[in-house]
Amino acid sequence: MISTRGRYAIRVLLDLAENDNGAYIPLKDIAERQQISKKYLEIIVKDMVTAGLLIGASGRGGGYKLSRKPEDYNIGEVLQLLEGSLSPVVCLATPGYNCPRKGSCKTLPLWTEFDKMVHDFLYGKKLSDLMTGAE
Amino acid sequence: MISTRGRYAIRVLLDLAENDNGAYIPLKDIAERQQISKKYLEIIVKDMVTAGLLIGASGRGGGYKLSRKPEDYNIGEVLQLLEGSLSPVVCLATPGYNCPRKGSCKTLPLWTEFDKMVHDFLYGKKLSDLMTGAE
DNA sequence: GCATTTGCCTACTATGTCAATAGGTTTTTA
DNA sequence: TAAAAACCTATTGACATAGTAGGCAAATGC
Repeated sequence: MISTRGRYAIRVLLDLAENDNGAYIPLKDIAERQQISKKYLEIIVKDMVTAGLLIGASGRGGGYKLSRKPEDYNIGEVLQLLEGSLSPVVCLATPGYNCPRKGSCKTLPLWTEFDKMVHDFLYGKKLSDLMTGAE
Repeated sequence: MISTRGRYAIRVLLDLAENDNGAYIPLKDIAERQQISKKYLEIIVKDMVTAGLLIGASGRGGGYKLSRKPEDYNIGEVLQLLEGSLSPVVCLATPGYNCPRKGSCKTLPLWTEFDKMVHDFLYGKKLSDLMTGAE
């Protein structure tokens, strides 16, 4: 289940993309437009800056802006960053995990196939794909 | 993320399918073979009996058996039962939820498409599909 | 018929994550 | 130099997960 962290992150990107005027956009404005707590968004946006998805600028006139063009963001990387993992089960989500049942597990192929499908779908979706539409 | 409840349920079904000899199989045996706490499995198996996925029999000589043939179980219904929902986001997972953003939400089409893909995949997988293979 | 084996039932608990909230500090520029 | 903004640390309430614990009920083999 995708949590608010990942979903809010996508909405922040969409908001920045749609209100792009070249200048930095204050988080306050985004929070008001999206009806999300600004304090909570700070946590999310911080991770996005660290990962290079956004550029932040402090001080008066500061705010956030996209670091790339909308078509160069894919939804998978955003969710992966905010959610930690996109894998459906622990054994695939935890990198160093060496499951004792690995060799004989009859359900592993199912999860592996499922994982690949989810991964391919989300990494194939671009931010710009969400912008086409009304308004 | 699929929890142990759903994953264990599938392993119980697989175990019953592979050790089927016509008689009821005690949960103790399943727990030992699968290396899962019998007490915890009781909780999971109870829901499966209530839903009609399994038939339980009390007393000496009792245990559990499948209520259908392996090819008549699909993975989606099992996970849906144990996990409560397969939908990736709250607005789709909660039946009566009427999201105030519904009309204007730019991310809803994404989640709807994602939801359908996951649903179709899991409901298309049969228990018997997991049985074909080594051993 | 009675002890044993089995499922069935209720309650409890430790741990962790989610979704925020709270309050302050630093940076920048108008 | 004061206002506006990002940035940082800590805390909290609610809830879900993954079990544990102990006893009750039912059915059968002897």
